[in-house]
Amino acid sequence: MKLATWNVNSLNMRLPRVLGWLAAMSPEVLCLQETKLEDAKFPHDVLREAGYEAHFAGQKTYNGVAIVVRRDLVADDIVRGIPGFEDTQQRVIAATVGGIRIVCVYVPNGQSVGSEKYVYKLGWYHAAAQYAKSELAVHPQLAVLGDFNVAPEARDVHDPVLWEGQVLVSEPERVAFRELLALGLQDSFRLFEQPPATFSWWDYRMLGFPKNHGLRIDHILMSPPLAARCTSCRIDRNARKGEKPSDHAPVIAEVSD
DNA sequence: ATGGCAATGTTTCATTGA
Repeated sequence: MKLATWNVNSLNMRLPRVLGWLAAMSPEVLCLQETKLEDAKFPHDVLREAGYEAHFAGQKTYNGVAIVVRRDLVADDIVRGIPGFEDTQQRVIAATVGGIRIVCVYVPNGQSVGSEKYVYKLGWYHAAAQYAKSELAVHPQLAVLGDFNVAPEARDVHDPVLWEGQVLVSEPERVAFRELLALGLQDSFRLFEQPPATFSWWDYRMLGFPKNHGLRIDHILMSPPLAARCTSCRIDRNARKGEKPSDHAPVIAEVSD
């Protein structure tokens, strides 16, 4: 079973790419972030024709998440947002697919260290950790996929000295991310040997992608029983090439049946 | 090939992202 996550930076702009990628990769589950579409405008018909059923939580202009499920599987227990956590921003959706609890997250960016949005990000992380903990208690087979807006370690940053202390790599953010790992969730990418300087996001500016000036901020976290089934995890940097790319590349993990 | 921001709406600039 292939589980994937992709911050598409506007599903409206990226729909042809997403359809092409689904056709090429045929994942069972694709989690999307930054769909930037209110639910009434979500292109579920087009996806259905492509063989996928979508479940989504969107809003105009910003944020928005979706879980896209291949139609030979069923998605149950759809939950939007973090239960008990008030948030006007659409950043979380969960579903159970093929016996695996899927939680799709778009963690706040944080803008700059110390800003109001940074404080919101840290509080959001804490709520997400509580949620992950309660989900783990009822779903041993759990995957949390999405844009975590944190590069966990120096090796996840193209130039750690340049980025030192900046938003996305600051220590409080990394501590918040490690709260998830402390629950037992594992970074599936690091279960395997990986090429050095592998990233999931590159700035549109200053030739970020051609120079590989990137960060690894998109992750697939797995509970221990699911991680034990994981046979691969990689980042598809090909999807960052060509005309009108998202600034993020998809992450795709495979788990055995 | 992978090329010097992109997407959105409040649109002709401001805001946000990371």
